[in-house]
Amino acid sequence: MTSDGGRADAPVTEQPLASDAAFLLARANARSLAVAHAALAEFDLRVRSYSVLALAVAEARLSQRHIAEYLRLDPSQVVALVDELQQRGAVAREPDPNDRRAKVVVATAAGRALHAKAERATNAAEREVLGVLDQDDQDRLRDLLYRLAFPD
Amino acid sequence: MTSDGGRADAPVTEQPLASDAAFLLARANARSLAVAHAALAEFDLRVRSYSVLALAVAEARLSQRHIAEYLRLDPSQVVALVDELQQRGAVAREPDPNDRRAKVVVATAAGRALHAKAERATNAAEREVLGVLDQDDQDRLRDLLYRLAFPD
DNA sequence: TATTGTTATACTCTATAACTATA
DNA sequence: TATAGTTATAGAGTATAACAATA
Repeated sequence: MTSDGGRADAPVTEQPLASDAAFLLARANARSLAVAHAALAEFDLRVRSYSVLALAVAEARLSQRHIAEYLRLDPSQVVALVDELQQRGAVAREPDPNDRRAKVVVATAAGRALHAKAERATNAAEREVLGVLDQDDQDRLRDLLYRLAFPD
Repeated sequence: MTSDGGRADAPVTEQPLASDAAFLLARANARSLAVAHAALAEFDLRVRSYSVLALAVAEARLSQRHIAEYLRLDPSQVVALVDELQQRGAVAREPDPNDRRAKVVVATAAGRALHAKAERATNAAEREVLGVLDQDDQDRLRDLLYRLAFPD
């Protein structure tokens, strides 16, 4: 590090931005994303495509519109992500009998197998990132983040 | 969509991905980023340029390299951000007397004034996002995020 | 008239490689 | 030989508008 100078009239400078929750959130997220991407690379998945696959594997039978809302993506982005997963044979678009405009995204057997492997990798990645916290703090963090992520 | 409406006593694991800290981190960060960008728009600042400005305003006298490490950006991205702030007269590049390769980024008087206004806006934005948590939980969250963001 | 999926477009962000000047 | 700043470029992510089919 370069010159500190040791100013007498300035209080010991705290780390700049360190009290800014938005900055800390962004920096922690950047770390989490980098580790997750590294873990998913061997499955040719990105965090976004893995997330769509995870929703398709769940029993919720979400439409693309609902997937977009849940992942905070634009509906037009979901089109491309579902296209890619469908071309790989991991998901399929099924018509929604209640609304012929909507398409429900469901996982194929191959998609479920891919997800199971990828999930193990992301879980390992998460343990690596959260490893600096003990179990209680990890649970506390998840609870706090959930309330920020789903404020309604 | 079949949802239980988020009952307080319902296990969050009923929602897909909700036990995935990386997903919650990403979703909370997306919300935080959107609110911060809206707050900074009137100053023609983005979150990234505001962050660089905040470091320039601090007394740390960081080089571009150190700014890049601190913000988890590539050094080449910092060049463009400093260029933009310098053209606006908000920061200046000063030579580091200890290393003639390095350039220290410092704020001008105009930059400090801009930062003061922008900081008030981002603080208000942060209060809006963190408002769903009481003060103790906000402090707890900041502590947990700090340990994730700076694991060393 | 409003909504779902889709296409298209533009802009921002991210990642990488190479070059220069200094160390 | 390695590092700080810079330039260039390509790919990923984000935001917006428009359109056809359907509600």
